[in-house]
Amino acid sequence: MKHDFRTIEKKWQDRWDAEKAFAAVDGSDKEKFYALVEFPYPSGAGMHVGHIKAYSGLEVVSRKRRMQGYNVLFPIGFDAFGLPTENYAIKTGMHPRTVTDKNIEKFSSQLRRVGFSFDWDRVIDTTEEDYYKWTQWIFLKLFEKGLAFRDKTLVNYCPHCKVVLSNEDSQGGKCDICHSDVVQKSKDVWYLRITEYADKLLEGLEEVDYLPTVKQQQVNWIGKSTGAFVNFEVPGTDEKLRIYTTRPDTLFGVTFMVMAPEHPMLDKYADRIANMQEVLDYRTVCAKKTEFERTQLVKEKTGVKLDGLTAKNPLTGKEIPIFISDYVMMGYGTGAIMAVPAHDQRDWEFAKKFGVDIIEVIKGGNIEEEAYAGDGEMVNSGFLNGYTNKKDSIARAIEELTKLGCGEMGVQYKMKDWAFNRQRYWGEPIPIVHCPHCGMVGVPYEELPLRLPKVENFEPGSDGESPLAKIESFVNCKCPVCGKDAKRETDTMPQWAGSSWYFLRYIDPHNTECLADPDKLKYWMAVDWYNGGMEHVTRHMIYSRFWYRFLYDLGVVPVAEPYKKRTAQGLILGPDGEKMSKSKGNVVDPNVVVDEFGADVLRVYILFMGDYEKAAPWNESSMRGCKRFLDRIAGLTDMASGKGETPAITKSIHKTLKKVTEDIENMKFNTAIAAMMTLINDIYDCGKLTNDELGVVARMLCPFAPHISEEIWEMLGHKDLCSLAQWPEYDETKTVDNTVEVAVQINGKLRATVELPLNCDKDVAIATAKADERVAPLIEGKTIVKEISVPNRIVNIVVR
RNA sequence: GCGGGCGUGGCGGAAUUGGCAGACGCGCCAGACUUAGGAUCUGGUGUUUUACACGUGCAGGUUCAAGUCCUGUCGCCCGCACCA
Repeated sequence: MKHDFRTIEKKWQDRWDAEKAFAAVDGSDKEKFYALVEFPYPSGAGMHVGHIKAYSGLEVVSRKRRMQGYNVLFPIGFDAFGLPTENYAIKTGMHPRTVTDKNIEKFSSQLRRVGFSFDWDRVIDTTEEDYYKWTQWIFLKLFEKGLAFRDKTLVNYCPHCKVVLSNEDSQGGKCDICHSDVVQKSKDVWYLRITEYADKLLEGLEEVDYLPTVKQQQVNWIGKSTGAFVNFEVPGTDEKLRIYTTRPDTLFGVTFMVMAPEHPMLDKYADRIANMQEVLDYRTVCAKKTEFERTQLVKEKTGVKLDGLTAKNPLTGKEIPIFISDYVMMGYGTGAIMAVPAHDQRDWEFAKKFGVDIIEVIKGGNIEEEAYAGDGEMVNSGFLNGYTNKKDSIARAIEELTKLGCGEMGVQYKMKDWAFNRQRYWGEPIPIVHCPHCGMVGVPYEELPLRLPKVENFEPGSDGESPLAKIESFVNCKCPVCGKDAKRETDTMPQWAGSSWYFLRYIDPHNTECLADPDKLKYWMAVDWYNGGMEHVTRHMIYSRFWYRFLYDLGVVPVAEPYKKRTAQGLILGPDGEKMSKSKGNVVDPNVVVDEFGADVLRVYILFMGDYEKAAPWNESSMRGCKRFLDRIAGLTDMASGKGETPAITKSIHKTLKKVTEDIENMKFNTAIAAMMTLINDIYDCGKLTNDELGVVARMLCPFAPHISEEIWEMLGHKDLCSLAQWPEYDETKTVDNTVEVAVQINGKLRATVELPLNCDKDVAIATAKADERVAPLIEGKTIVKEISVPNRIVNIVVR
């Protein structure tokens, strides 16, 4: 048969659709397998091959598991709220709803053309009312529990997009959406108290099977550190200067204090600070610096010494100066530090520049040259003198501070609370009413969804106000508690809201009573295997684990962690080896590939091009090799006949089957395909195979290239779908050879190979090796020092 | 600076975890069939001085045996970054 992909791919896609071949079954007593891929953001550009790679991995695993008898849930949906759509809508004058619908249609048709085995009855769209009703429901629950709150603080603000950004969305001081510089702005914003869950998120990592680097990134992001809070008296005031330190045992080495330029104590005691103008000037300079400038490592320490405020070391009673400097951040710890210049490089540099004393309290370094951060014996430290173990000295210091009432043990996290509102139109409205009498009141549950009003103009206001603020019919409402006039919250939720729980909705996508039926949740959760990009490891994954854990604490979901296993695919690079991007013009459109080579070739090539978890450049001529491979598979149909097994082929099939079965589970798709290529080469060399053997080939190929497999399966006379046929089992005994080729080394150098029976006796192996015509002359007349035999592998004879 | 990963032919990449380096594919060379080939088929293809040779970034070490383990070093990629 000819590999006529243009005809057969459409034919089988239609049949899968018509038979709902890949529908997950509720209430089944089969073992379940929930495979999750990150749902796409449906942009106007359509999909690119990177999307296809991201889904192909679990597509293969899902198809195989289905054939192995699992009840598989492999869903897809669209994460469709967000700025790119809104910006596109503003530019073109189309409504975001229309844009979104168009894009989803485009994405869906592309996905179908590739032949993915998604359950199309469970597709979700985060912008649909039935969906975001439950996003709002979860928000209200968070609000009820005090985990959603408003606060006026310094926030990351993107002047270009006119939105407040979370820390996660402004990494490196650049807006994640438009890449312009983010500025710090004081604003009244919504927060989700994710820090309350920091420990649970950290502990949860112990029970899950994530890639080590994924875990590591999450641990770093949460950034837990333990240490102590210490309160320094500020003579002449009632207030204490509170600092956080991980090394309270170095307190005897403190020679000055540093506050962040924005520290509130400065304003409070402005009248006591003689050089307040200098302080204010410095603050202005710092505020103007971009994040980039502030993080330049090489730059010199700057700062201002406060004239009029000092601090008193609680252990020594010594009075020490207070400085302000921008190397101390308001956003971490208490916004102030105790400086130990002998043992902290930043403090050391600062002390050198401003001429402050440097007192050694840990022996072992040369503090004239640089700060010493290593371990050593404590000196100049009163009751801590003589300690050599860091852990002990820290514990003792905390004990002493606690006794004196001027400090206590403390924990800090790098992770900040999640800034949760956006002043934009295309997002979930935050279901809160501001009542002049009752304060902030949640919209009653029975009124959900709080619908996004249809508007003509969804451009944000120049003052950074949400477009919704201009719609009086939306803003003005009655307070649900007292019934008097009130105003609605007009901000919307960030892009990350809808994706924080989508995997739960797949389980019961049409439920109108709750976000998903508890029995169904109990059956399907947790997600068995989640695959996606490395870029979502610290944002989406942490947010969604937080929401999920919150729902668990509410009793809504059955297990504590949502994802049992997490893997990540590597990027597909452009043919030039660079990251694919529109500006470089090296983006490959999957539609073009499907048109020219077919979906099966695209799928096989993407999985064959390299290690699934690593980046690999696109190479079209390499793809031709995959086309050749599938063409040759199609050609097998002309070779197959009713009977006449060849032992060598039988063995080759079982070996390949074993390899493919195992490799799929380990995401070693490239070697699985390589093994099948070898098998096909073997069959071509042999020139024949039986129909049954061809059936096995079709089934093991099916997860990778399902269309051609179905076609072959049908040609063999099967009425059922190959995609749902039984996965062929390999027979271990048929995968091993009776004889093996064993390498013979002399002094570690390969000199010959000998054919030996499998698991043959060590002595026989060595004897056979020595008798070999190429080996014998080389050991003749030499002293044999040692003989090593590794069964079925190697014989090494050491001679002198 | 800290954390993680990587370095193997002309290219993408394999290597049962210490046991025949280079599977599989691309490319290339030669041949066959062809009016033709960006089609198909067959054979070859790590390097070189063709042999007791050399070869997994480089230099050492451990071992009968090292791409794999250890020490040092160079280079690349990714993440975090004045986190107290």
